[in-house]
Amino acid sequence: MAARSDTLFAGASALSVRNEIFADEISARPPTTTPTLLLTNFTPFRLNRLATGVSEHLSEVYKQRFGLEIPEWRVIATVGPAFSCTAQHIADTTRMHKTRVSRAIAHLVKRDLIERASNADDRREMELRLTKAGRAMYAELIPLALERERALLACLNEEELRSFNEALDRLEEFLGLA
Amino acid sequence: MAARSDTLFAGASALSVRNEIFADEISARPPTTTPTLLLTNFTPFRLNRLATGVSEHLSEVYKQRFGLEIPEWRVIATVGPAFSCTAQHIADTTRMHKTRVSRAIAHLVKRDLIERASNADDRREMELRLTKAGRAMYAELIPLALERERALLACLNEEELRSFNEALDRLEEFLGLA
DNA sequence: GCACATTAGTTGCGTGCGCAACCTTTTAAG
DNA sequence: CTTAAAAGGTTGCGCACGCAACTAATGTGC
Repeated sequence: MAARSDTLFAGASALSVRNEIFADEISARPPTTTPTLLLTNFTPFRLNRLATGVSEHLSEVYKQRFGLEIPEWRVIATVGPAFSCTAQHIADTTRMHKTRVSRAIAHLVKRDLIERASNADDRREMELRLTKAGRAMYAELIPLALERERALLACLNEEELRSFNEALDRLEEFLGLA
Repeated sequence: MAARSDTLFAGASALSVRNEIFADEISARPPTTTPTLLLTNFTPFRLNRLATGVSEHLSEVYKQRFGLEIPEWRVIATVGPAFSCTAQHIADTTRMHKTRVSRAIAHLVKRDLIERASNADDRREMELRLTKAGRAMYAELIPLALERERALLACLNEEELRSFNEALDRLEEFLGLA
């Protein structure tokens, strides 16, 4: 693989500039030239890769140590130690599909980490609440998760972090998230 | 759901500050108080949600219009119009599992968008190359994808964009990506 | 030259997920 | 009140994915 792969990388390196530069160049090129996209500089791909990497980094906490999958971790984090809430509310705030939420809840109930009680005011809804074991796990889990976030963001200084959060806000707003 | 949900949101709003502030507060609180995490302010979750949103936004181009799934789109974007490369190279640069790459390639071969030829120098490898139809799709697809990226990033000014890319670089480096 | 480890790529298997369909309860319309 | 529509939640089905095991080819040690 050595020789030819180096050639490939040399080719890629020559293109190692931001994509928006290509966009500028298009109009200056003859229309027969196909514009090129370098995936590793393409924002949607970068965000996906980064999000996956961050999730894997965080999963060392909630998965390796507590045996939770992402949907279960999100449910626990959303229900929280003091609140009672519904599956629908979790689906809304986490943007997970309601079936994914439903199955995560089922797992957590089976492990006796949360409990379900049908709401007397609206018997379609189920009130969700952490059990004692669930609150104990929460109390152990959350500080570790926050510490992971802190460690991750430590590579940005205060001003960079502020600017980064601002950018996330803007992008979320553009996409109609948040 | 109206009344109780409003109560929930009121509770959430009172907690609507960045999580790092909680981290600071912990030491100032009695140790019996459980720190709280608001998922919608938690960076790993925000990144996942943003990446998903951006992908959905982009998929209107490669999925609705060209019938490509994410892995196939990534393979086409990586192979590119001029290069020949291997499945392994695609797996490395996209960080996709090699089986995912293998299946994406199989689909694309079946649709006659890329062609496989075993490398004479190393007969384990398969040289991948876009077919004529593949190059035609590429030429149509890439400008649309770049335009989507441009539209997304238009919500940031030049300085904010520079800072945002810088932050992504740092985070990628911290996680050993890139 | 032969044995063993390593690499490129594919495939069977189990699983998690989204979709659609469904049940139950509540709300809206007439 | 009756009927239809809508909302909360669960489940069957099909599919994509990751893991582990496999084939085939190359590289390494002696």
